[in-house]
Formats: sequence, C-alpha cells, structure tokens
Amino acid sequence: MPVVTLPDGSHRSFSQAVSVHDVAADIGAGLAKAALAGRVNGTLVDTSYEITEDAELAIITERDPDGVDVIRHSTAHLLAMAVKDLFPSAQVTIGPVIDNGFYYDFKFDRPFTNEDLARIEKRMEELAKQDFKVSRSVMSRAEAVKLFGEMGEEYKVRIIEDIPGDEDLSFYQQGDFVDLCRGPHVPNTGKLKAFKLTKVAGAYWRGDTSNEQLQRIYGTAWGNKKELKAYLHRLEEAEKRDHRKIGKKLGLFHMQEEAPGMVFWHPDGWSIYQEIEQYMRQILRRHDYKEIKTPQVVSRVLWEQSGHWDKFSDDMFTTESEKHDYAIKPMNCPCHVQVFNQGLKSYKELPLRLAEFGSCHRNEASGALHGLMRVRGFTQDDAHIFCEEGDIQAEVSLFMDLLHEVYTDFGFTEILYKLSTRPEKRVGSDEIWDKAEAALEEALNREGVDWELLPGEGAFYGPKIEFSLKDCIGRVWQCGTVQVDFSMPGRLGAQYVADNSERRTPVMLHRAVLGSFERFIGILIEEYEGAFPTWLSPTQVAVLNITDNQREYCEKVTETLEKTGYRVHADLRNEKIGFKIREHTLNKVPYLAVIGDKEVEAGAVAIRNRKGEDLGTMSLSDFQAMLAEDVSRKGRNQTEI
RNA sequence: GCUCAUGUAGCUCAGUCGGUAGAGCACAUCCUUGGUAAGGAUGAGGUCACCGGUUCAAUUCCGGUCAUGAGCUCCA
Repeated sequence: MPVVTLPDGSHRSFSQAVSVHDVAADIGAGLAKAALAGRVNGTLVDTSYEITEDAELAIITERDPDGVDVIRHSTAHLLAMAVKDLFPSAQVTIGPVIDNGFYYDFKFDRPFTNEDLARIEKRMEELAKQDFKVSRSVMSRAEAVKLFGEMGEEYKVRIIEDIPGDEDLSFYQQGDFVDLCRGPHVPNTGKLKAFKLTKVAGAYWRGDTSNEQLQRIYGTAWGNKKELKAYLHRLEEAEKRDHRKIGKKLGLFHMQEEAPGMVFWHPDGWSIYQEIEQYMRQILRRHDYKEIKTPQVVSRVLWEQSGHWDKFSDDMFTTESEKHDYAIKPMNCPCHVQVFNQGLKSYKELPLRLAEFGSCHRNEASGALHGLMRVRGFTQDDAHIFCEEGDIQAEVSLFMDLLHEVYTDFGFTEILYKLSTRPEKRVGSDEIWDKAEAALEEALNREGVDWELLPGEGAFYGPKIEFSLKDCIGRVWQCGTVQVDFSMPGRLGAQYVADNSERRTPVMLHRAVLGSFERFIGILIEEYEGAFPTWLSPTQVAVLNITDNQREYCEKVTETLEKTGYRVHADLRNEKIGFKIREHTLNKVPYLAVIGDKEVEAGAVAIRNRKGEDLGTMSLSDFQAMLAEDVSRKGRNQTEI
C-alpha cells in the first residue's frame, strides 16, 4: 500500500505497487503525457520504475533541468542508434550529457563529414517519429560482456569490464538498438523533438592522447523547439560578438603567422589598453601597492631555484648568450622576490605589495591558441603581497574589495567565487594549510558571497580563490585570482626580521584582477560587442561637418574637446553627412557632433549617439558636461550610480 | 602537441573538372558642398600561404611546412 508524497506535500495512496507513469496518470492525463522521468526519494528513475513502498516522488518533465538532461542523454542514444543504422561498422563508446547538449564518441574508420552529420540528423528525426518504446533491462556482467562481444562492440565490453563490483548492469533498448546505460531515459523516442547536431571533432578514447582517436559528434537538445531556437540564437549572438572579428573590423589589433600567439596592437586597440592600464595604476596607488618593473630575460639559474626550469621548461621560451642559458619570464613572481630581497626587510614594512604590469611569455601548445583569449605573449596585472601568516585573511579581504571595485567599473555585476584547497602533492605542513584555508574561507564569508569549494584543486604551494565574471550572454570567464604561496619565498631566500628580531620567511600572495590585459580586452570586446563605454572608446567624439563652410568651427570644437582630454576625431571629408554618420556609427563612436550652418550660427553642436538617438542641439559646454558625466560613470550602468 | 577542415586583392568571399583569376566593400583621382545609416564616374591593386613533386603546363592534382578554425590534450 504505497503512499506517494508529491513535491507540494500532498499524498496519494495506492492499493498496490505503481509506476511513476501510473502516478502521473492518476494526477492528470496531461502530466502523464509530459512525464519524462521521476525523482523517487531524490534519485532519478524511469517512468516505468515501480514504487513498492512509501516514497517521495516528483514527476520530471521538460520544465525540470533534470528533465532536459534526460532528454539530452536519450538524444545521445538516438544519435548512436542513427549512426549504427547508417554506418553499421561504427562502434559505440560513450555518450554523456554536457552543458547545453551531449556528444557521442564512435570508433569509425574515417572522420564523419558535415554531409554525414546532415544524414544522421535526418535519420534521428525519422527514428524519433517512429516513437520507439525505450525499455530498461538488467543483465549480469557475464551476460553483458557476451552480448556486446557478439555484437562486436569492443569498447562497450571494455567499459563493462571496467565497472567495478558484481552488481547487475542496466541496459536500454529502443527498436533493435541496445546500449549499456545507467539511465534514466525518456519513455519513448517520440519525446525527443528539439535537437540538432552541431559539429564533429576528434577525441581520444578515455581522453588520453596516447589512446586511439575516436570520432565525436556533438549535438544540442532541449525540452521544446522554442528553447532550441533560443539556444541557437545565443550561439549566433556569441558568434557576432567574436572578438577576433570585431577586433579586425574596428582595427584594434592583428596577429600574423610570423608571431603566433602574439598581438600587434593598432592605435585604437592600444588606446583601450592604455586607458585600462592607467586606470589600474590609479587603483593600485589608491590601495597601497608599489609598482615595479622587472627583467624579461632571466638566467636559468633563477628558474632552477624557483623550480620552473625543472617542471615547466617545455612551456618557456629560452635563449642563449655566451654559453649561458636564459628564459623569457613566464611569470613575474621570482623577479618580485628578488626585489623584496634587496635590503633587509623589517616586519614593520609588511605587508609589502609589489605590483607589475608584467610582460610574460609562455610557449603554449599551438592548438591552444585562440585570438586574444589564449596567447603566448601577454601582460598580467600582477602583484605579490609579502606578509606575515596572520595577515592573510585581512590582505585577501582588502584584495577582494579592490577586485569588486574594478569589476563594477567595467560593468560586471555577477561574480563567481571558487576556493581550491590542498591537493595531495603539496609543500608546507598541514597546520599551515589549515590556517591558510581558514583565512581564505573567512575572507569569503566576510564578503557575504556564495562560493564553491573545490577540494584538492589548490596549487602545490598553497590554496587559492578564483574569481570568474559572467558576461551579458551568460558566459563565464575566469579572471581574478589570489593564491597563497608557502613555497617560493623560502626557495628564493626571502626573509624579514620579526618583532623578536628573529629572521622569518614571509608568506607571499599572488594576485591578479584582470588576469592578462590581452584576454581581458578580448572579454570586453565580446561583452560590449565592440561598443566600448565612453571612458574606453578609442574615439569618444566624431565631429562631422556638413559642408566645407563649417570647417573652421569644427576644428575649433575639436581642439576645445581635445584640450579637455577627450579623444576626438574631426571628419571633414568631402562626403555626405549620411555617409559619415553611417561610418562612425558602424565604428561604434559613442557621440557624433554634427555641425552645419545652424550650429555655427548658434555656437552649438547637434549630438547623436551610436544607437541612432538624436540627443538634440546643445551648447558645447553642455555637451562637455554630458561627456564628463558619461566618462566618470565608466562601465557602470546608469542606475547604479 | 594530436585529429579534421581551411589559407585567392587591405577586408568579406566567388572561381579555375590543370592553360597564371573575379565581385562587393575599402583605396586613389575627378565630378558633386549634399542636414542625420551608403551621391556618381574613372582607376590602381593578386608569385592564388610557403617549399617540393607529377605534368608540355600547377593557384587548381599529390606530399611536406607554417598559420588559422573547431574539438581533444595542456593550462604552474
């Protein structure tokens, strides 16, 4: 006599065991039709699952995130079914759910083409329409190995053999296609109606490059067509924002094959870069950092001391002079310790915050390079805080204040926090790790933010917090970090004199807000879609004359604005006003000052913004006030001032 | 680094089933001085990524290299 408790707290009793589907049908025919799976006492199950005793039950539909995952998983099976149907010699391996979709890896004697993809997708649609019942069955390991062995599915056999324990394994069958799977799955393939195959790629068996290559097919799947369409739209949106395209169109930077992974900044791109650097410099000054500059090419001897030569030599660019090896610095910290080491430091000088816009080079794998987002030559907004153990929490809190200020100025309001704690291989005593982890945790809690714990994900030299931004289309970018380091100061002989005149090794905090300028600017290009807020815009105002008659007045307006410190471009070309407006609007110039005879006569400017809004005719001083207000707001939304 | 795809004018791209190439935009010159998202005419511009092979002939076919893209791997 099972009593089923539903999420709203209501109870339903049944005289005998019931399936999830029965309960749904008991509630309503509509729900029975929409049911994709059930959650019984917190565990996801098929709709065919029999409830034999009292239980809590939620009916899962496409509106539940778990329901969408079930759909994705089942769509992966549908994909495998279609592939086996069209290409019987392909072998199935695994097909998990990923963000927004799924993939399935196949062993096949050639790569799938885009034409194959279209055929497979069409077959999937046909198979879905046939509305096969998806049924679950259970087998012993021995039976399963035998079955898949006979089917020639070597990879499945290997997967089964690797599942530990003697428990029975579950299988799902639809039509004549059967796959090993934990489930749950949708009750029939007709529930799968909003999917699309997106791309093919190579992948390795078990993700190991030394293993054989498999053919991976990616797809996306949703609860309904509308959500699928919205997702495809988001993809288009992301493509429109691609910083490589926008950077080229706006002439911000370029890259070329003679310097892979390195950026050639053009005047407009460099203007943005400089504006950000000067802004950061002013923030650092306000937060009691000292800016320094350290060498780029440093002897192997130092990298051996720091441990980099040993562990990361593949990733370093090296050079040689007079039989001596040098490396181009991949990070700034060893050099910062050298600055710390000059002159005997007292505890009274701590915390000492040394900052550098440090130009670093790392020889990243060629396949990892990606526009500004992943480069070989980059500049970090790096700093190292030398402090005593007891200062860690306070310093991390101060840093988080700084970081929030900066992110808000760039218009990012959603920040994700992750705390990574001690890994298995590490330096330093457990006692010191206890203290450092507690300090970071305390700093996060004081900030009153939600954070995620990543146990074991810390660096070998200390725990860390990572800060990620969510951009306006929901993508997450890891930018900031603060890492405690118990190792390097000692390795490189950093010491200070404590209040009892004892020599001690300081703790070092590595920290960055933007990460690398290159990557951060890439993120900004995508966030703003090239329409930089006025304080960052390479050209803030374009002054446009209508005919040659207003040339002199335009030059005067331009000069006045430039003298106040704005970046202004006078466009006095012999072109029609509509042409000039179009061009500067496409170039995302925030303000266009249109000047004809009327404006000259009135001593005014007619202002239009890049959204195409006419802001009216105003005096030059009113316009300057408007500009000043806009620039001071930085990237903050108007409502937030 | 691995797999697959791609590389043609400054940009975006077409084309050549092997006979050294074309459009639009941009650029230059001239005409046009026009009030809020493209005025007109003319012209210049390419060792078809690089190196080799096959061929009477290669931008086109084949091989290699480099770069880019997607994914994998890596990311101290």
